Formats: sequence, structure tokens, C-alpha cells
Amino acid sequence: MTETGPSRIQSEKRAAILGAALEVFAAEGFRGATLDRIAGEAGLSKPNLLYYFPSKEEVHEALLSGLLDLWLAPLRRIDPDGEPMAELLGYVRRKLALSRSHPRESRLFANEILQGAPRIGPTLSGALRDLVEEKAQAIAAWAETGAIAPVDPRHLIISVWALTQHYADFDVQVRAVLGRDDPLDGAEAHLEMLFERLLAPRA
Amino acid sequence: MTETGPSRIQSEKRAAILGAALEVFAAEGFRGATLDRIAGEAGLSKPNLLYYFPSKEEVHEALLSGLLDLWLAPLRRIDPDGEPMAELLGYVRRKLALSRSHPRESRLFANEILQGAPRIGPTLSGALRDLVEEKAQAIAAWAETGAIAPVDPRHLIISVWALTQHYADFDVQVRAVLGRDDPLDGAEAHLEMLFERLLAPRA
Amino acid sequence: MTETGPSRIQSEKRAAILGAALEVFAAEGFRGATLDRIAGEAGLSKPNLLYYFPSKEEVHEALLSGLLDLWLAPLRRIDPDGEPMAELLGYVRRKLALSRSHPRESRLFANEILQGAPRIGPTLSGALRDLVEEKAQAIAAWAETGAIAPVDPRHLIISVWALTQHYADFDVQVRAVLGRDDPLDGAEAHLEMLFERLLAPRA
Amino acid sequence: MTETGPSRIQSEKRAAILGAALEVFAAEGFRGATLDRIAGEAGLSKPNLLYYFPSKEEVHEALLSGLLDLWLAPLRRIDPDGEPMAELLGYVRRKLALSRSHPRESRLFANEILQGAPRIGPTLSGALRDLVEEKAQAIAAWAETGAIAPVDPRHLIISVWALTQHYADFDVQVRAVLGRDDPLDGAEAHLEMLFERLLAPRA
DNA sequence: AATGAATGAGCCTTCATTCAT
DNA sequence: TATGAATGAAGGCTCATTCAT
Repeated sequence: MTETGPSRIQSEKRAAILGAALEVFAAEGFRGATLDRIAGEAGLSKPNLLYYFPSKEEVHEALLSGLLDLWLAPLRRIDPDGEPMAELLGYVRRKLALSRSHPRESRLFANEILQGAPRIGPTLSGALRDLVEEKAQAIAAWAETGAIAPVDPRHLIISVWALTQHYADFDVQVRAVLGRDDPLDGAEAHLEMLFERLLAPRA
Repeated sequence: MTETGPSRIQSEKRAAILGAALEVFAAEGFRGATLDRIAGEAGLSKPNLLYYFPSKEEVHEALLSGLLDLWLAPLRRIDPDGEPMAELLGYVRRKLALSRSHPRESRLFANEILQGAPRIGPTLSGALRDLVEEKAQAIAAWAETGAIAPVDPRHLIISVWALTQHYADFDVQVRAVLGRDDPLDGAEAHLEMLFERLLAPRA
Repeated sequence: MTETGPSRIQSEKRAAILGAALEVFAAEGFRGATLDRIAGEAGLSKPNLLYYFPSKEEVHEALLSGLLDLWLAPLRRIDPDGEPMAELLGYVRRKLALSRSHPRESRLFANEILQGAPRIGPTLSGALRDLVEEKAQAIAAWAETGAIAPVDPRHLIISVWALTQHYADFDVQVRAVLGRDDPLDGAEAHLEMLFERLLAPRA
Repeated sequence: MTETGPSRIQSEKRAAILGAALEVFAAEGFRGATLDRIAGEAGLSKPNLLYYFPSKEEVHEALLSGLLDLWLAPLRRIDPDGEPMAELLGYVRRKLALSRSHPRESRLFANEILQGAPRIGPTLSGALRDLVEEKAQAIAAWAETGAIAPVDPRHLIISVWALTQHYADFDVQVRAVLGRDDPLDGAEAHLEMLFERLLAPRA
């Protein structure tokens, strides 16, 4: 009757650990991160951390497992039956917003890919590829009707990824160029213009 | 006459070490790389490696120190007195070519930035920023004359970086989407079109 | 009237723990055994186990303390006034039966002795030695009357131990030689013959 | 031309480590033994030990790998064409001598078997079983000619193992019974008599 | 110029034990 | 009684670095 799921303290601690781990893994990479630092930042001892997760590897996996879903959500929301230009610019906006609200997730992902995707490689060739293929067909259809300019849909999607994530992943460099306190509003305007011009059908 | 600089064997070994180190650092990150692996791939013993470089840190630094120069060369070649459109598209082409011919350097750089640029941070705010500022002014001047569309020059440069480097740094992901054997020629065409449309002055 | 000794549940749990501990200590040795495994096999939690026994050490000791009594029972039953040959062969039979019915106890004991008897050393030099001495005199007396062949009684007893326990302690090796499914009946016949011939008085 | 095998210092250190490891593994079992103690007893640091052997497991294996050969040497020397009684009694004598000169090896072996032979199990069912089978046939042949009493040859061999090894493995207990300073000469006489009577053909 | 040998510091993980409930 | 949570101490192993040759 009283099926008890993970107790409150369980979920709170697990959440605290994952938060700290996200911070550390994103900043230092998998090998660079130490359980000591993660535990410290989560406010518990190292063996206590291992009471909640069986190993460093599994903490990392717990972070990655949800990540791709989060990451692809903006793409998933593209509606083949919507208004093409609005759908695509909306996608760009959502993806940029996500990158800016979740920079640590972005860097965690970047780290994983940079190292050759040892852990989520299969998912890339599976779920990711499938989703891209699906959306690419919608975009291609739009291009054929002349609603948008003819572009390679897959490279278009890759461009969105590259441009939006760069602001999160290469933040230090961006800041060095733009100045410490730039609100990055220029980025949004710039990307919007960029994709508008790229996609605008010829007059 | 008998002033002896570094003997040939010296420089050869140093070069071999740096080559191996580039491979390993790019693939595994700084902490993930081990001197053992670098030494092994360079074909010498670990203590011998440390005879040529005093520490792991310094091997890494030796790689990074030359890197920014290489990395900024395409940008540097933009000629304020040249034909605007040709200059900028030439820049894009050169930068993409560089990323594709030097993917390991690209990843090494990406790793460093992702970790917060602990080693080349100062250079970013110095030399890098200065160069960008200089070229940005030239681009801004072009925009004012109407030779190109009005764009934020700094975000333009950032876009070039993002789009070109992405193909090197996120290779695994790109391959997952495009297929293992895609020659990536589509990337070049796509980027050229992208920047052409972005920069083309209004009719 | 209401003096309450250990409640039934108390003794039942203690018994369950000791049963599981016997299994685990016999199979893995003292250091190899973990409270986790013992608790798991006893069907309770680790802290709960430590509610019944204050420490791993004491679980082990509880097992050992009763063990020597059990182990020496067959020897104790030798009757100085009985028929010599029957008494001794009966002893051999009882000891072999015990080893076969209690292989885990045998291995627990073997482990303890192998490690130098850190816990029951004193008992060996005390109770064990005394009992052996007592029975040795009886055997010596039999030898003097010519009822059995003249043998060193202490080495005789040691031989019984060695031969009977070996079948329990070295079971894997015995099985490797005799085959997985040998019922070990041959052992009984063999040992009986061995001691019969050893002890039969000269014609 | 100058094919160099392991340098002298290599073999010396390896030998020292194996010596110390034999001591510790025999006394504490695999899990009970610590690299710290082995290294300490061998006179070097723990990482230095791991410079010579890649892991604790491999130190252990290095000890075990040669052990069975040593252990079976006495059995192997039984000559089917020799004088039966002399061959068998010689075997007993050699095996007892070996157990007494190599008590640590004996205990190392006992530990391994007690734990279920996790590492040399296959060898037991292979090389060991084959050798026993071979010698058992020779013994059976002797029994058939009447040169020795009819005994189960495999149980005979097991008896030799049990009786000889017991003096090494259960040394503490034997000493508790016989006295700290007994030279154990009685053991030799006893075993000789035991097997003589067991094997002597009926008059 | 090169390498075998050595080590201190640190890392991930295990485990007996304690604490709070 | 019973257990979820926590921890200190240790254990095996890695690795950058040093030393001696």
C-alpha cells in the first residue's frame, strides 16, 4: 500500500550530487574531475557520495543519460505543418536560449564529443541521427515548395548547433572578445539575422 | 662559427614529442593524457621525454604557445584594402581549410577553452582581442560604405570560428549525422552560401 | 518468574547470523568475508547484524568457541575401558562422518589454524593438548598390552585428523582427482583399511 | 648479440618480492595479504613493487604458477619399473621432506584450495588429474601382481598428500600437541610405518 | 642523451563501524 | 528492533617526477 520510492533525502542528495558533478565534469572533463571535489561541492564525504552512486562512472552516466533528450528538445519541437520561416527561427531562438540557460550541460556534452563520444556514441548514431533525418525531410520539403531558400538541411541543423553552443562552450573566448560584461544580446540579434538571410526565399 | 644552437637531433626529438603530445592531448585532454602514452607514441622513454621538456605542463604550453598564431593566421590575412566580399569569403574558406587540415590543433584549443583557458587566458584578452578589434574596425568600415550588409563584426568573426571549428571538434557527431564516409564537401558549399547571403548588401 | 532470557526471536536471529557467517567465513576466510555478505545471507541489514554481535571479530569468535568442542567430540568418546580396536576404528569412523557432515566447520577450523591460530591458539595448548594427552595414555596402555600394534599415540591421532579433514578441506582437489560425482564411499573403506592394518597387532 | 634478459637487479628484486609475498600470502591468504606488507617485507615501496609486478593478482599468480610443478615432483618421480614398495615409500619420504622444507608453499597451496581453487582449478582438473591417473595405473598394476596389498591407488595418493601436508599446514596445532620443540622426527617414522603396513602384501 | 629504478601524492573504491531515527 | 545514512581508515593502483647510471 505504501510503496515507497526513493526517500526525500535520497532524491535531494542525489540531486545535490548531480548538480555538483555537472559543475565539475563540465569544467574538468571526466578524468580531470575528482570524486573529492564533487563530494566537497555537494557537501558530503567521498564514501557518502559512493553510497548514492556506485562509481564515478555512474555519476557521469546519470548526467549524460538525460542530456541528449534535453539537448534535442528544441529540434524536436519543429512542426512540419507550421510556417517554415517561423518554425526554423523559433528553433534557433530556443536552442540559443537553452545553451545560455544550461551552459554547464553544453560543456559536459562538448567534453564528451571532443573525447570521441566514448559513452554516448551509440545514441548519436541512433536516436540523434533518426531525429535529424526526420526533421531534415521536413526542411527539404519546405525548400522544395520555395517557402525557404534551398539549403542542405543537415548542414543547416549543424550550423544551428555550432553557432548556439559556441557561445556556451567557448564563453571565455567570447568574453575576451566582447568584454567581460557584454549581455550577449548581440548574439541573439546576430544569429536571427544570419538565419533569416540564409533562409529567406529569393525575391 | 662554432656557436651551437640546438643540435639537429635535439629539434627532431622535440618535434617528435610535440607531435605525439598533440595527438594525445587533443584526444584525451590535459588530465587524461599521460606522459607514458606521449613518450610511447614519440618512441622514447618517459624520463627521456622529461629531458627535453621539464614537465608535462611545459609540453602542453609549448603546443599552445604556437597554436594561437596558427589559429589566427587566416584572420590576420584579411586585407582592409581588399575587396570586402572577397576578403571575408576568403577568410571563411581559409579558416575552414585550416580546421580540416589541423583537427588535432582545433581540439587541443577547444579543450583549453572549455576548461576556462587556464593557460592562454591572458593571451586571449591580449593579442587575440587586439587582432579582433583591428579587423572588426575594417569590417565595420566596409559595412558603413555599404560594401557589405551591416553586421556586428565581432559576432561575425565568432560565427566563422564557431562554424568552421565545429566540423573538427564535433567530428563524431557530424559523422553520426552525415554518415561515416561523407567527404564534407557539403560543408564548404554550405558555409560559403551562408556567409554570402549574410553579407550580401541589400539590393 | 519474569526473568527474561534472550527472547526466541533473539536466538533465532543469532542462529541465522551464525549460519550465514559459517558459510561465508569458511568460504572466504576471515579477511575475505564481509559483513555485507553475511548480513545478506542471513536476511538482515548490516547494522542490524551488529546489533546482535558487536563486531565482525565477535561473530567469528562465537563460531570458533563452540567449534573445538564439536571437533573433539569423537576423540572424547574413546573409552579406555572399551575394546581397543573397536574404539579406535570407531573413532576414525566418527571423525570422518563429522568431517563429511560439517565441511564448513572443518574449513573454518582449517582457515584459523593456517593463519597461525591467532584466536584459538591458547585453547589448542590448553584443552586440546590435555585431551590428547589423556587419550594418548589410554592408547599407549593398549599398545603395551599388545592389543594394538605399537604406534606413537599422538601421531596416530594427528593422522586421523589429517586424513579425515583432508576430504572436507581439500574437496576441490579430491574432486578433481576422483571425479565430480564420486560418492566418496571409497574414502571410508580406504581409511578403515588403513587404520586396521596400521593398528592390527602382529600375528 | 648482447640479448639481455632481465638485469640482475630485476631478478633480485623480483625474487625478494616473491619471497616476501610467499610469506605473507601463506600466512594471511590472498585477501588478507596487503601490498604494503609485502613491499615492506621485501624492503621496497608499494609503487616500486608494482613496477616489478603489474598487480597483486599477478604476484600471486607468479607464486602459484610454479607451485604445482614443485608440488607434484615427488609423485612424478615414481618409477613404474622400480621396486613397488621402495618406490612408494620413497614417494612418501620425498613428499614429507618437501612439505617440511617448504611449509610456506604448502600453506599457500592450502589457502588456494580451501577457497575453492579459484585460480588453479583448471590445472587441477588437467595436469594434476592426468598425472594422478598415470601413476594410479602403475600402482594398480603393482597391486594386481601382488607386489603390494590391494588399495585404491587414488585414495592412497590422497592419503600421502593429507598426511604429509598436514604437518606443514597445521603446524600450530601439531606443535600444541607435540610440544614447541619436538623435532618432528616421530612424524617420519610414523608415516613410514603407516604406509609400510598399509601396503605390505599379505603373508 | 638515454634509461632503469624509485617514490610521494593522489585517485577510486571497499568496509567495519557509528549515528540518528 | 531495525535500518538508512554517514564516515575514517585503509587498500590497490596510477602517474608525474626524480635519481643514478
